[in-house]
Amino acid sequence: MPRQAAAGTRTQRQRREETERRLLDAAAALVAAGGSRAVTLQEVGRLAGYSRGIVNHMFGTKDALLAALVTEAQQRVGPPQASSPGLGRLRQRVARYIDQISAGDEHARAFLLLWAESVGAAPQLRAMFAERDDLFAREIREDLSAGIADGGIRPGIDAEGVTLALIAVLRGASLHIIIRDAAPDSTARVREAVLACLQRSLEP
Amino acid sequence: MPRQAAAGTRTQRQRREETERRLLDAAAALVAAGGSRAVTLQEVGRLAGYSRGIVNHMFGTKDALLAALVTEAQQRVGPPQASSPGLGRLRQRVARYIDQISAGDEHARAFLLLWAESVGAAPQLRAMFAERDDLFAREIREDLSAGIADGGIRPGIDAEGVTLALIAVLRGASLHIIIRDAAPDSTARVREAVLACLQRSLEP
DNA sequence: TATTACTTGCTGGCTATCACGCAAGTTTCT
DNA sequence: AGAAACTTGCGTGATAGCCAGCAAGTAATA
Repeated sequence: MPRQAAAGTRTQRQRREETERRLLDAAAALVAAGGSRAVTLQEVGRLAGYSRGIVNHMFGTKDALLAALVTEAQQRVGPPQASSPGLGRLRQRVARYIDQISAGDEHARAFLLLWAESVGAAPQLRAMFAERDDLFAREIREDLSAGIADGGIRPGIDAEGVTLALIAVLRGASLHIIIRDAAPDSTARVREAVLACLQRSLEP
Repeated sequence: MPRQAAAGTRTQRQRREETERRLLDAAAALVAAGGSRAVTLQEVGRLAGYSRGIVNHMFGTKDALLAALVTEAQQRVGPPQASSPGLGRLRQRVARYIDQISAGDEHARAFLLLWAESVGAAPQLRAMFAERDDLFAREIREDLSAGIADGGIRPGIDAEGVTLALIAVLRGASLHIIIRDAAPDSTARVREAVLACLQRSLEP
């Protein structure tokens, strides 16, 4: 058991954790601002308040840093807000997704941008995105199924198709918001349009 | 007026035009396969069947090549299929957009990937994408307006919001198709889901 | 508690790699 | 022959990652 460090100092564990967090934050900010191309060891180190050697020391390689960034962004999503699955929770998901991007969350933006760039990325990263994709789709299908069961959603829908389309619209809208640096009122409009479209598509 | 070249040879104009086309095709293929990061002067030259200096000779800089690629992709979209604006033409647009990506059109894929990467890109490129964006949105709104006028679309919709959402879903779905290398039957399903969603959202 | 041995965090000089683009030279058309 | 298309050699700049060493924290000993 590590002894408590003296006042004004940090334990090795504290140092490491703080460094890791600052590096991930810096990397997220750089990706959000300029894509993965803007992530250089030099810049990450500088923005995090360290030297340019820090990334290699902490993560080994730049790719490992990006992988850690993706992993962290996934875990940040957090538990569902509404307790019970169904149309209500689905609507919450949609609003939350767009609002998070619109609010300027750099980790969420970085995740999305890295996903959009992942065509030429390392297989490891692509696999992580695929996994996240499938999990997201499963969650949405769960809401759809519950909605059909409780009567909030009409039974005739193609759940698989709706799921894919819904994920697509969220990503497309979010990328648009990031790329065009859309104003909050504009993003609110998109959010409402998506919700309205969802409503009419799913209502019995 | 250029004289007819001898058999087996080409006029200078033919040489230049063929070279330009081969370079654009090569660049599109590279972007489609691995994003703009995969586009190096060496690779473009090799894939097009020239030396590594050919891009600088033809376009001056690499950025100019990418700009030309974007310009060309815009012009490739071509005239609308259905003559009269309205819901029918809108549905055609949607189907055509997704089918083009799904069919593996490298220029269309390259355009979309470059758009998705354009966060950190040169202002010139970003402006081109913004312009294309606005034009696309205008075309869709034209269809919506016509549809409302002829009664095919109910008047209560938020045309601006629907337009943005529609563009978003097309881009998100296309990126998904490219990134996950989706099978044709899967893309057909997404296409039908989007069309169905559109139908229910817009029908009177 | 004070000293000493050890571990871990962190730095920055160094090298190898890679890509862009210029400029001079070569081939192909007119 | 002259012009244009195209190639090749070269310089420059950016970046990733290795590694030797310094500094900060931790554990052992007296």
